[in-house]
Amino acid sequence: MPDRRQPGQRAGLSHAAVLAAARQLLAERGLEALSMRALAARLGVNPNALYSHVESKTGLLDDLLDDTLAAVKAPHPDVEDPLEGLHALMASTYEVLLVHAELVPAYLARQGARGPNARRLGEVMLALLQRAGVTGPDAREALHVLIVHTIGAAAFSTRSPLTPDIPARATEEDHRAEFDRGLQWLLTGINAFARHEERLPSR
Amino acid sequence: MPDRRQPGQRAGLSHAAVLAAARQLLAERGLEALSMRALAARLGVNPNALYSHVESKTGLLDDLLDDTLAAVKAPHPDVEDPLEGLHALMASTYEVLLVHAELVPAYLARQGARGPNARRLGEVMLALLQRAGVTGPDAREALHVLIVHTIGAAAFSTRSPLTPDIPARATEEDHRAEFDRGLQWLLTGINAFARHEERLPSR
DNA sequence: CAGCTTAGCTGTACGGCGTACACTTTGTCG
DNA sequence: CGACAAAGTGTACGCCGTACAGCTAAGCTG
Repeated sequence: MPDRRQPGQRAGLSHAAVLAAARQLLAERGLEALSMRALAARLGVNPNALYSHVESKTGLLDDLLDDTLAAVKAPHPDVEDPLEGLHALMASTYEVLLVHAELVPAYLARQGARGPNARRLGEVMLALLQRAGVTGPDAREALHVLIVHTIGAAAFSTRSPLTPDIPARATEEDHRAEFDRGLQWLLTGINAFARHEERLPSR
Repeated sequence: MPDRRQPGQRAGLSHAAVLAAARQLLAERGLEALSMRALAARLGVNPNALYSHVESKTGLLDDLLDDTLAAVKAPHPDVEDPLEGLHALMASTYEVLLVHAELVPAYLARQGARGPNARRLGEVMLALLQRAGVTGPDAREALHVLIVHTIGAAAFSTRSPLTPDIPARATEEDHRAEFDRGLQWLLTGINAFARHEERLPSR
């Protein structure tokens, strides 16, 4: 350790640098291995030094989570077919989640992200649903259901080989197909109800 | 502490007793407070004493999880309407999960239970799906999708009031309605596809 | 440019966690 | 009755997140 620092000497950290290192550690050794201490060690710094750049471990995770969603490709709210747009949006989210598979358990634990990126995606979804004829409380319901399905499917897809279960392992392609099929089911059902209620304003 | 024990003196524990105490602790103080040490303290015993009755904390959680599912009311596989049966089964699961809300995060973390009760429910679901015209790989897909929806919805329903979000808090009834609506969407979609493919054996 | 403030570190420590190891006592069974 | 397994105690290890105090380099102010 040639670069042992003395109290007061800086290491040149930053919020972004910490996030980047965390993502790297996460990719290499998984969520369980992401501890403040391990992260600090990787950055050549004392554990508590991280707290100058991050509020807490939870905060770090939140930032990481929302940051990841920046990669989701959201269609313009005015695409021709809103249902197709929704499909594309959820599919893109699913793909992004798979790329950062180690984070999915964290999404589950805090039941989705809450940062600006998540909000942005939520708004696009709501707009698309609106245009598909899903309005009012139904829209929020559909929103939640779609999110649950997407994150849940990602979680199933990234199941670790802990359980040998049955020798027949499902491939990534199988999981993608399963997600997509479920998404189609949902959108079909949502659409069916929306069109049904158009003619039945009873409730 | 009048009942201080000496090495070798028994405390009368058992697997069931440990599970029961764990459930109690869970109900009173939540998942985070469920530590082996707290559990041991409640039982008036040293932490490691628990390991005579439980393989590990993970094992304890697994047992707890599957145990909970014993309360789910599964319809007989030969009910008149299989779709209605599925609806009832998932709804009962949802209710059970809500009663043991503190466990839901644990379900998420390990992506469902894997014990005998879970298996039993899975088999009933598969049978019902079969009878509804969903067969082969589609059946497993539908199974997973339904489970993901149910556990995911339960997770959303038990969200802690950490995020003030918007002052308008959703009631338990709202959540139940949301779950049910999503379930209907799913079943509608699943059914629509099943009937469609009956006439289109193309793929 | 001198001085003050403050942010970014180090060092250390606290209270928690799951669980492994060695040992003692108790109940059981041949 | 004697051997033995099972169920405890006591202790300890190596983690964890994070609080607190001190130091010092960087940045701002006059």
